[in-house]
Amino acid sequence: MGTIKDIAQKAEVSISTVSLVLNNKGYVGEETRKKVMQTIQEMNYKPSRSARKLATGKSGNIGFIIWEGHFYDVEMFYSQIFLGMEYAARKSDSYILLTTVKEEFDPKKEVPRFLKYNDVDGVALAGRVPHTLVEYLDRQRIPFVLIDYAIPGKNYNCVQIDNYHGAFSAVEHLTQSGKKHIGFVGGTYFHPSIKERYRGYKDALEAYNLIGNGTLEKYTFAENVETSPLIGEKGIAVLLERNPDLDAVFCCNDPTAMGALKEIQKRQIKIPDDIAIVGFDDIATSCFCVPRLTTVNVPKLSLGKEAFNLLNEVIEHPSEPPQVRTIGTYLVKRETT
Amino acid sequence: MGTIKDIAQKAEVSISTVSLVLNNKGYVGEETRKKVMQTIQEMNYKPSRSARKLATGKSGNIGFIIWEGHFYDVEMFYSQIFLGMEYAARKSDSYILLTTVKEEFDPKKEVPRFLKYNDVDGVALAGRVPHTLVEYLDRQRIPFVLIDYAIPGKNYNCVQIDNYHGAFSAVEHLTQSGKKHIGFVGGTYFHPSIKERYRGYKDALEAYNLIGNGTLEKYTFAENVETSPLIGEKGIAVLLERNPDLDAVFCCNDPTAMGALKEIQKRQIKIPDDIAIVGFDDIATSCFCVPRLTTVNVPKLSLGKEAFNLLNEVIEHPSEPPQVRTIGTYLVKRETT
DNA sequence: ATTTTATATTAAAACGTTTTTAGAAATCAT
DNA sequence: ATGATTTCTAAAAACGTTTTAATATAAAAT
Repeated sequence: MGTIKDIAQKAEVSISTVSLVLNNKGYVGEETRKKVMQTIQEMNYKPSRSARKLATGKSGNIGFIIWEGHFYDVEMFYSQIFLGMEYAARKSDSYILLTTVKEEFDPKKEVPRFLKYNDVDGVALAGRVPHTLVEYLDRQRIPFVLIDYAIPGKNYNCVQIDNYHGAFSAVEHLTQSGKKHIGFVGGTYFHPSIKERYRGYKDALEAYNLIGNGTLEKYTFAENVETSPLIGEKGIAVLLERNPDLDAVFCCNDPTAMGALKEIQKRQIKIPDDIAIVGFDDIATSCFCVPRLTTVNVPKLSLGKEAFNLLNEVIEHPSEPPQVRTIGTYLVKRETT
Repeated sequence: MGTIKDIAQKAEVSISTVSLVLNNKGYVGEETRKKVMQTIQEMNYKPSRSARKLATGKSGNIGFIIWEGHFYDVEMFYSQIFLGMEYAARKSDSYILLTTVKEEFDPKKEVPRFLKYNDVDGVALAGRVPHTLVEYLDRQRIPFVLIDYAIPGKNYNCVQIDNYHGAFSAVEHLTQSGKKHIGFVGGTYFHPSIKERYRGYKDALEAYNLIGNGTLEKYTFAENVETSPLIGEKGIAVLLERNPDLDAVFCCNDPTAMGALKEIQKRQIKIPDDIAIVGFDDIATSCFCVPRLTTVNVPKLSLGKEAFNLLNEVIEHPSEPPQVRTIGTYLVKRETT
């Protein structure tokens, strides 16, 4: 492969000059620069990462952490976000180290090894993630960004989905197909994203005059556990019990919607004529189920890309005030509405 | 954090001694070793990865490559294999760099950056992967292992699933519930794993005397495209057309089985009474569909773990003859049989 | 008692960069 | 012409390890 020394010799300049060319720094004569560049090309020289990292003190890696459960889920959601980051990283010279943490994260017991050994310059956290982990990062002054999550009362760098407008447009769409009794099925109700989706749901109902007094509660089902098809099944069952006139349901995400779909089918209720369903996330499975799910698309790749950009800014300027960036969503109409 | 120098000073030994203790090499007196260890503990010292890598010449990273399509699929299959590797890697000091390649891989155009910059000691390739990529790795003498894939006529290090026995037991199970006319739906028929599954299917039919002359072809459907729910839908349609007496179908993997399931449901045919279905892989979705899919479980985490171990052996001893390791499978009986 | 071998420790070289410092040459202002 | 900048290049220090070679002591073998 050759080292920087070989290049310097062949191009008849000093090592320093080659380094300057390599990094676009300092003053280098146009002619010298060209000669060096050409030599680099010719000898197919690639600077050694380890050497470079040793000299600069940066690791050149960034960590990507998700809750372990999300890896076992039906959801490709977080994998897609990761992929978005990976795409962005390809243009830079950093690598992304993916790992998982358990729900009950305890920094005294076990921390991801790239944190322990200081092998990342920053970390992206996707989705619901242990607060103890976030606090740990904060305490250790390790730059980080949250993706599709926020911690109530805290002001951290994060990339958000436009949950509110997504939910609003979903419910709006239901009203426009004539639905009047629209339920909401949620989970983990302390999750900020779900809260926002609920707010969008509520405001849409209000905007279309579908709220009497006290009816909102009757049409809402939420349990404080991780969202899953099971919650969807249970939710729709409860809502149907409470409201025989239910004619549509907005589920807080696709797995929940899948569960609802299953339960509704089991009861031989017609979709979407008797009950329409709309989900949120647009995960891959949602267009393979029968009937195909109407849902709010979340541009997962963009989410990852934006997170990568933000994280790099945070790494560069650690003392800037926290930023919140919001990624838009759009409704994908399929067969359940 | 402190460097090896600080440790040496505090422990009143030389840098070399600390290094020897760190790596369990050479001769170090018991007492000295203890003192050094204790100092390391006290100062919470972690050796710098970059420095270490620079000195040893190894990157300490291993690459994990899958075809891009597998990332967009419904399948969590390859993510799980990755996770298995990541778990294994946690016990060592290496990181796993995950990336994707396009189907038409051309080393002259674009190679994964960790290959280009020599940042990995070896590579794991999961699933169907461009042959041009494998040849590239072979040519560049980069240690690699294939996971759940093989290239016909070539003898590479790989970790395989026991496709044959998995398929055999699946079909055996169908016969045991009284099925006599068992179809096969496949895809990408040059894929070695699917070939093996087909062989298991065929041998099981033979073992249970379900093959007349020429009937095997009638009960087989395969198209040379990536397996997907669509293939399943199409396959079952064709098989039903050809064989009105069809009473069971073995699909070459779960996504295919999902498609078949959908199509069968659409035609109002009773599952499993009229037609039973069994898939292969046991991906997460297969126990969330309605009815829940009977399938052959593939221990994906073990697959990843074994690949990690094998790859490390290959990295250590690059000139050993290629090994094939096989991971067992087992049938998971659910509601489609 | 002497040589050999095993054990224990260290100084110094090597790994391949970046960065700092210094000095020379060219350009500019006076 | 002189001094002050600006532009260009290089030598050398630094980054934090591993590894090699050298030295010293203790134990074993002759």
